[in-house]
Amino acid sequence: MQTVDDILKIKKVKSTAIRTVVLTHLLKQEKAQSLKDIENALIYTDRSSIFRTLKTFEENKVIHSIEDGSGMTKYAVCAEGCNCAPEDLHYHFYCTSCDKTFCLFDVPIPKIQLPENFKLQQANMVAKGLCGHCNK
Amino acid sequence: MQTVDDILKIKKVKSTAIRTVVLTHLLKQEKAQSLKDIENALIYTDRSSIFRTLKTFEENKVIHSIEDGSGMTKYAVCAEGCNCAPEDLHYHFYCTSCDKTFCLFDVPIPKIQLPENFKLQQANMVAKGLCGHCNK
DNA sequence: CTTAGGGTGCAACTCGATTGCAAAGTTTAC
DNA sequence: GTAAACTTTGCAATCGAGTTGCACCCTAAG
Ligand SMILES: [Mn+2]
Ligand SMILES: [Mn+2]
Ligand SMILES: [Zn+2]
Ligand SMILES: [Zn+2]
Repeated sequence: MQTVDDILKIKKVKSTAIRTVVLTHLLKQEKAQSLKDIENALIYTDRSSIFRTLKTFEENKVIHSIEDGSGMTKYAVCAEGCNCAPEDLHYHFYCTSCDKTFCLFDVPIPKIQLPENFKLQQANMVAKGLCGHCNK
Repeated sequence: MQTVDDILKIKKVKSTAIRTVVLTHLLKQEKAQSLKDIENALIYTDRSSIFRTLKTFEENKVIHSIEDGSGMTKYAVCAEGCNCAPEDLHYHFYCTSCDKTFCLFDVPIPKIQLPENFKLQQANMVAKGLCGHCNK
């Protein structure tokens, strides 16, 4: 199991107090977190610092972002070995009832037949509906 | 070929001047349009009226919206017969170079293996990269 | 110790989205 | 036909997530 500092080291991101606490928080979550989620959880940490931390993490592929249509970008820690290349991508699921967004790490994205000459670089794939808890 | 009024009638949306002009505009586009795109194209029409028109269209499945991660929601006319049900969905493509978003109407979404008890209702699937024009 | 450069906190700002409200237009009931 | 009832539109104001400027802080290098 990788520790927070292992991850930062592998991804070549300097370890700081805020980065450690943000990544520690993200690693504990079962659902992807918005900036506001993190802000609410880490009440003594400034929003813009968290924001810049998330940008740094995303640039360095520590985390990936998900646009789930809720109006707030969500973030989740990348799987070990993920390089955010097309073959590393996975689907996400947004529950329209409880507003949670999950990474479906086990559901890779199939080869999409793009039009002639198009080049795939990234993807934001979000299935929406009811999660197991809300679909009763 | 369906006319604008045919479409509105089928989708049970009352025809008005603004609705007609917005839908006519959308039907002419090869790329999905943002509120601002439409506002710029229809310079004498108020933004909030266009906004409400888009909401009405979306509620009534005249159009569908796409969150492409550009920060602006894009809209495109639904294909004939589309009911915006999971089986009617398709992938989208966002060009990171020219900022255009396309509906890949010919690329249906495969059956996604969701976790136990999850229920699929909608989806926002966006592949990103370079379009045929920018990938040179 | 001194300095340089990145990291952090705070406040201000941007901009797409959304809403309140009154005026204008349309439909319905009589 | 007319008036009330309802819907749509225009305008201005507001919201809120995201972003930025700047001064201060901290740490690593010399
Ligand atoms: Mn994910
Ligand atoms: Mn589409
Ligand atoms: Zn749920
Ligand atoms: Zn392009």
